[in-house]
Amino acid sequence: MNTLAEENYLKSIYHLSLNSQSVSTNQLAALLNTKAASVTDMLKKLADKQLINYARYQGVSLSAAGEKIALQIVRKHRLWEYFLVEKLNFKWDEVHEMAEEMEHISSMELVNRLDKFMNFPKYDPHGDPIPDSDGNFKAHELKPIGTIEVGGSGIISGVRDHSAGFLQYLEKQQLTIGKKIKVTEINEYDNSMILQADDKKIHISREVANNLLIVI
Amino acid sequence: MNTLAEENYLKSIYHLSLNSQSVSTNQLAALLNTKAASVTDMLKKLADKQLINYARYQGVSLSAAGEKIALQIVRKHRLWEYFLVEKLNFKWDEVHEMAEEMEHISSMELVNRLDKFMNFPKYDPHGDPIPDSDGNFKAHELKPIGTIEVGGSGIISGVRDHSAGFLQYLEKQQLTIGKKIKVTEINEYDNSMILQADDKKIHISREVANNLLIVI
DNA sequence: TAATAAATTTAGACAAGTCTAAATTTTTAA
DNA sequence: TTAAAAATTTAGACTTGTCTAAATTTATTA
Repeated sequence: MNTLAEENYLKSIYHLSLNSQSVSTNQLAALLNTKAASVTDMLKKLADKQLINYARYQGVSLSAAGEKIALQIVRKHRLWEYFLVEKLNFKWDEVHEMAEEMEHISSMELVNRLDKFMNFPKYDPHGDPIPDSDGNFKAHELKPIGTIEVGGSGIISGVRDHSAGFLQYLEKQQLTIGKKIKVTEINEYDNSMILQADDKKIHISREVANNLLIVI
Repeated sequence: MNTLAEENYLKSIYHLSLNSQSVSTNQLAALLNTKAASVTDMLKKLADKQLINYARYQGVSLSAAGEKIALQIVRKHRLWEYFLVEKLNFKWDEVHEMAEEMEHISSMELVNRLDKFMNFPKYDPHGDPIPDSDGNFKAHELKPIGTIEVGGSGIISGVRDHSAGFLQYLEKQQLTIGKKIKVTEINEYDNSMILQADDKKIHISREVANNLLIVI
């Protein structure tokens, strides 16, 4: 088995790999809130274990074995988040830290039974896809609302920023997963947008528009 | 907050304190599967933190602060065991190791909501009492079946040995929590006992009788 | 109650994971 | 295309929790 630290590194490499081919030491240091030197040390260890592809100064990517482990951790994280929201009635901005601990509970049998208990959910409370026990999942075809033109519409299906602050803001504006919205106006000056949702008009900044994802 | 190792020491001291006033270094080393020297090191650390009462060579006991923490860990362990058995359909002999990990999830709010979700259970799947959020609990008045005389009866309400092997044996004999039994015969030679349970006669050894607890 | 045994602690070492400071490599840009 | 900047790695140190071996204290018993 792998240590807590190793699991967190694999997970972080996985997340960063979604945006770029190869992940840098500094990117990892920033995400893991540690120093580049510490990252280098751990990368050597993970390379020895053949969980990553790593060459000095050249960045890092997950090996097949490493990705498999990372996907299991992501699966556990998202299933526990779903549990916390759907069964224990936490809000979507409250569950990340707890799931961060729970994702390291090792039993596969436990996570599979949890999955079944909740009827095999496909997406977590933030709209992120939940890998199945083989690590497979289907992501939504997501676009930031900011890329939509006036008249375009879609269903809110994910967020790019997972911070509690952003999630609380969305909740307050009633911009939550599943809501149908339509872009009715774009302000030329600051690129802010006005959305139609149910019978309300909601004004959002460009920054919010870039971090709120919809399926068309 | 306390480290994983510290939590495990506090929990172990708590469990050993139930049988004896003061806990010895060797007892802890045996229970924690470590060496006496390691235990001494940790006891110094816990004493510095005022979580235990410790004087060299004199054994150790929990301080009020230490007991409070230990009870929270026990609470979490037992609530998660209950969850695993009642919600995820694990057997009572399968849940200990998982709960051993889950008991370290830190959020109090989480454990309190879990408690509510399951309707505030008072006993875990092995009959052990679950402390409430203040650390209070009421234990059953338990007696080993081995202390009962012929003609005596009671309800199976706990076990002294929590090992999977013992639990599996009991399951097979249908000697599970809640079952009403009566002692119908005691064999003079080996002190084994014959119990009446439902319409069956069940023959158990003295060893089993000493580890199976009933409420009269 | 003295000497032997058992229990416990101390001393010194080690692995994991982290850090700072210095050295090296890569990238950027003049 | 080379000098400066940025990124990364190495070297050496520190903390936590553990270990073995030796020393010390307590308990046992002859």
